[in-house]
Amino acid sequence: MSEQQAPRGRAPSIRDVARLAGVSHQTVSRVLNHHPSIRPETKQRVLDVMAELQYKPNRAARALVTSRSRTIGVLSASSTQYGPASSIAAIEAAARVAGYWVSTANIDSSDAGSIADGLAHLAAQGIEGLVVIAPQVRVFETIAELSIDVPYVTMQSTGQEVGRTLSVDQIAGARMATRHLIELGHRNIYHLAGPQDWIEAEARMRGFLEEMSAQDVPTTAPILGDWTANFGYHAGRELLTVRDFTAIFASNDQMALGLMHAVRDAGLDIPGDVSIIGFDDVPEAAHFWPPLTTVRQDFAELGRRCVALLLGDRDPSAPEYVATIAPELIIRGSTGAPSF
Amino acid sequence: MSEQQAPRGRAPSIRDVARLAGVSHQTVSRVLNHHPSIRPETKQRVLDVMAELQYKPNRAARALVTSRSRTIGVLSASSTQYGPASSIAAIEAAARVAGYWVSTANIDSSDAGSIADGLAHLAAQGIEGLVVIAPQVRVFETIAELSIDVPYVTMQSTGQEVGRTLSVDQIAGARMATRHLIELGHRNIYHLAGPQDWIEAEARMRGFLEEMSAQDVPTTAPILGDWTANFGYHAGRELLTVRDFTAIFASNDQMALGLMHAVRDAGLDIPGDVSIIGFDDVPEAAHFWPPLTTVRQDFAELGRRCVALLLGDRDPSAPEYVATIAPELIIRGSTGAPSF
DNA sequence: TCTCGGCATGTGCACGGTCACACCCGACCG
DNA sequence: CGGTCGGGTGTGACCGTGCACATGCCGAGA
Repeated sequence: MSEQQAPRGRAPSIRDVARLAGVSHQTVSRVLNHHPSIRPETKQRVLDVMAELQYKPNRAARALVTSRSRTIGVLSASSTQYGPASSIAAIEAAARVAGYWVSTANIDSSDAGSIADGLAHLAAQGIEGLVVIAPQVRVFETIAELSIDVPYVTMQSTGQEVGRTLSVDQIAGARMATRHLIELGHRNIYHLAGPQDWIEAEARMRGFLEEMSAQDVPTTAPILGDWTANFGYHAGRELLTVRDFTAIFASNDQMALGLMHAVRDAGLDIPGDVSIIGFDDVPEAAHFWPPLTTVRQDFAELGRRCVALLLGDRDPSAPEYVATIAPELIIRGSTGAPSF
Repeated sequence: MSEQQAPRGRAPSIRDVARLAGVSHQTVSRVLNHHPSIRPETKQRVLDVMAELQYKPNRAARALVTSRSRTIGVLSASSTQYGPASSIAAIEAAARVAGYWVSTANIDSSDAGSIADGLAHLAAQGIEGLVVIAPQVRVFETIAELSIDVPYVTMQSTGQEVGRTLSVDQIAGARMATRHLIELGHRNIYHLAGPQDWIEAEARMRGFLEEMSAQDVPTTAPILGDWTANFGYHAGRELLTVRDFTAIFASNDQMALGLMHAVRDAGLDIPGDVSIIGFDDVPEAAHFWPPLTTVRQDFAELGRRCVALLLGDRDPSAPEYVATIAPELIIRGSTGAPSF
């Protein structure tokens, strides 16, 4: 009907809607919030006017008065990697369904200042929950320092339980991988671990060591890597100068890929001369040469559960929560019995 | 000094700061906004009180009154892939430096409803700019339909220039890849393209066809894939039943990986029997077997430039803008002269 | 000496929602 | 038949910030 409603150029507000629908602004607000006590025809009239004006609620105004931002923060290191990226995507999807927004801050995990920057950036936004996919010890210290008073979930097992943890059971996964190698008959097994300050790297290393000692297999000290294929390659070249092993358990698929590259460069056969097992099961792992035996983590499920945990209860006094998702051993062509 | 300031439980506001500093709230606001006309000692007094109270500006209130959200939206398909993920990370970093927040919506590119959902989600937030990393034609139609009136940038070349485009020059990259194969002596070259509705897939296909005809090499119809290594693998098996080619140009590295898997499964040598070239240069490509010849795109630079473009000028009437970043041919071991 | 302009600061309102409360009215109950 | 209850609706304040405007002061120029 009427064409000139709100002051030219400004988006329509609930008061504009109210005026055209012949009700008070409060009634419009009630329609917006699905208040039960509204006569159906009143509600319909308001909805019609909203559609006519293309009314859209103003998020800032709502956030201001309710002091709720409906935003979840994600602090992530290495968000370009398959695992974190999958989890972030799942978090975003789950949050959106619940009517929440997601704001991400990518940090350089090696830089302490970057952690603080990222957290401050998220905090400035008034996030209602925080997912940490950069499970380094320093992050939790920084959260405390900045007195960020928001429920948070950390993705990946910590060992030292800070806050709530939701994770694939890294230790169990690492033990599965290690046991697989031992059961194939390997006795000289190396472990190429992730960066020392990554909690999940440490958990995998722990799983490796636990299983080795449980099976009474002598252990050599793990090598600390940086998750990249490049590192795997160079570490592989280094190791092959000695060649006192028949299998390597890499802490992720990328490093496993680099290792395989180095092994083949040396003219050795996989798995004939060296068995290699990875961790994560990135989509490409099935097409590596040979196809990589690895431990699958359901990153998307992890992301979904994070959101559920964060939004499910907002009681800050709730007991600490730790949940794990079972990993799965995926046996492909890169592992086999050792040849003697 | 004083310990009881704001009503218990509420975060301190500029008025709380003002009261303790003995100034008006407006003066505090001026300090916040770096207004020039403030006496240094007044400013310092205000800053001291802010620090004392741990005052943090309320984003919602500011957004409400300025009607500026300082948020950039990113609409992304396949954000779990290396390229998009790298760009998103770079966008976030650049935006943060500029004092902006980034909100991401991941869409399922095959689902039309999902595009609208994602866009609506971003729009509901009052984004000030939009980066589209899901360069499908439908996205732009949907932007128009929802009458989202926000400057946007598209990442990847479109051919039909909608909005502003910032991209690696896909056509040039595809021509480089194709020329490389032709120069090696290949005459029977297949192209494994990306999904038909992906603008960048189409650009690469176009580059392939252009170069082939420019060099007078007869062309076979490209195969339309879905970017995944799995598809590459199955397409490769299919192609090998005929085997009337000596080289394949895959539209991304994942499909190239799948192809190599299939070729090796058939007992053929790379590049002896078949040369394979990819596109993107994911970090793992150097460690594929053989290391993959491919075309490098600087995804991070792309992300940074997107933000610069979006924030640099906010004049909606500015002329259309198209910029390209030169791709780079990375020659590794997966391509060589054909054997006859 | 008066006016004018610019600096430094204060006053009050607006932004677009939600919340607490008031109000009206009809139904039900003792 | 009066009082209570609850559904449906309206009124006004308030959230924390920025903006327009007003004010007081001081120095320069007429």
